[in-house]
Amino acid sequence: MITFSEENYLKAIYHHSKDYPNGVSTNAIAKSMCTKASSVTDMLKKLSEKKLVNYKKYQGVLLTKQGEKKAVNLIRRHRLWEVFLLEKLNFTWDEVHEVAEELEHIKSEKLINELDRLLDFPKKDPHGDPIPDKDGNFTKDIKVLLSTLNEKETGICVGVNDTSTDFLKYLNKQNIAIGKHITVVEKEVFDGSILIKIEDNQFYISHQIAKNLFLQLQ
Amino acid sequence: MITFSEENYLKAIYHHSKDYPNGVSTNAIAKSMCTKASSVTDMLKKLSEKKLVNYKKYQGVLLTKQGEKKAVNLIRRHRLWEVFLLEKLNFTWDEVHEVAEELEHIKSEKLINELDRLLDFPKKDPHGDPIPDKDGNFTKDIKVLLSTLNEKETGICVGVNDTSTDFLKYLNKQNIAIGKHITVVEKEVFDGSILIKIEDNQFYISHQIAKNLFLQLQ
DNA sequence: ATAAGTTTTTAGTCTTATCTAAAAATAAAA
DNA sequence: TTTTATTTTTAGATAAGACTAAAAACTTAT
Repeated sequence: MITFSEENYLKAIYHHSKDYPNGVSTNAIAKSMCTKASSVTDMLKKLSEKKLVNYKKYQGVLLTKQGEKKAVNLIRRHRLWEVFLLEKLNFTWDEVHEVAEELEHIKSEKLINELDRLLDFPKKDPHGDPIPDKDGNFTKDIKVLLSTLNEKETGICVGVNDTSTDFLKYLNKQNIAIGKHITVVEKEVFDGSILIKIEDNQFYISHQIAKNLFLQLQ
Repeated sequence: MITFSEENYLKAIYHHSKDYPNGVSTNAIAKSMCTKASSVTDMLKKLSEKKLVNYKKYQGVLLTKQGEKKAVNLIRRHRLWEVFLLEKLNFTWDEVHEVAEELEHIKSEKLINELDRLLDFPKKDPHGDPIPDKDGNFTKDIKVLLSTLNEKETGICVGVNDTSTDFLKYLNKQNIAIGKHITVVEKEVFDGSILIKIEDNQFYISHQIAKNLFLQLQ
């Protein structure tokens, strides 16, 4: 069983390791976590025993495969909760982080995967950071659902989620096709419908449609 | 600042005090929390210092006004999360409790009040237990939103949530008024619209309307 | 009313996660 | 290459929450 505190250390090490790929210093961790170097040393020993980090005295620390997996999953949870708070609970950009910091520690696979579904499998959090999927993969080719785009964003249509003939017929009729540039002009909060622009035509599509169109972000 | 553990004790005492209004015994608490009597004694001293319980050695314990307020709020959080897990995240009846047990400790007023709104201010949790409102009142007179009724249920219109003139005008036009009996004939899953019956007239109203009409259940 | 049984509390220990202060190791400067 | 400065680790302490074992207080039964 992993504790809240251990999870927080893993997350901090993960973030620092981008800048210090040869080993994250004790002080760097202490500073970012508002704690003392001696506390960090204690925790590194514990995490090392649990095989979540590779740690040699005075040499800095890096995550093991196992540790990284846990860190990435934690980031997934954090970012999904942020999207949830913003989109479903009317939180503002600056309010999300603090609460997500608590929610991310709730331990339930199902909880987080269902949350992912509820939010239409978002690929980015409110700050534009990518959200890893359940296997820990960050989709670098940013194929996202049209429904997850914000106002003013544009993407190229690259695929559909629903492949029923009814849906494809509808797309034909509306002149929506692979390769077309689609811009989100306005999102209707009331029913989730979206005003989109394709080649100088503007029209509304329902949330249902937007949930089934994949775009590649520009 | 109140800890997870303290909150759990408050909850346990609250539940026991229904059966033992003159004082809850140390052993009863220990048993229901799967802990030892000595641990309970320790905690009762701490809670007593914080003025959350009235505790005299060997005499049993009861919540103070302040302690009860916290306990009721905790129950509110627990039950709202249960509704959320069941209705929005496809959890089953038996899965909700364990995860709600963790979620209930997340500290954010806004989080829980927005969750309440997202769920249309439910008055009962999945087990039929009442959900206290944000002021700690269990509505014994079950004033519920029309949107929360199930098919075949009937209620008397007792109020509105939205008081805009546009909304009230609409109600007039549709012959919806305080005192009228309203029966839910059918609920449309697709868009949340509801087929209702008032004095032999049947017609559809949108989810938006149903979310703003209070009924007293029959 | 006193002995036996039960419940509750105290006293002392353990673990987790912190901290301070001092010692050891590494890095930088003269 | 020494000396100085910085970083990191150790040693020892503290607080929260839990435990065991023993003492103290209440309850029952004789």
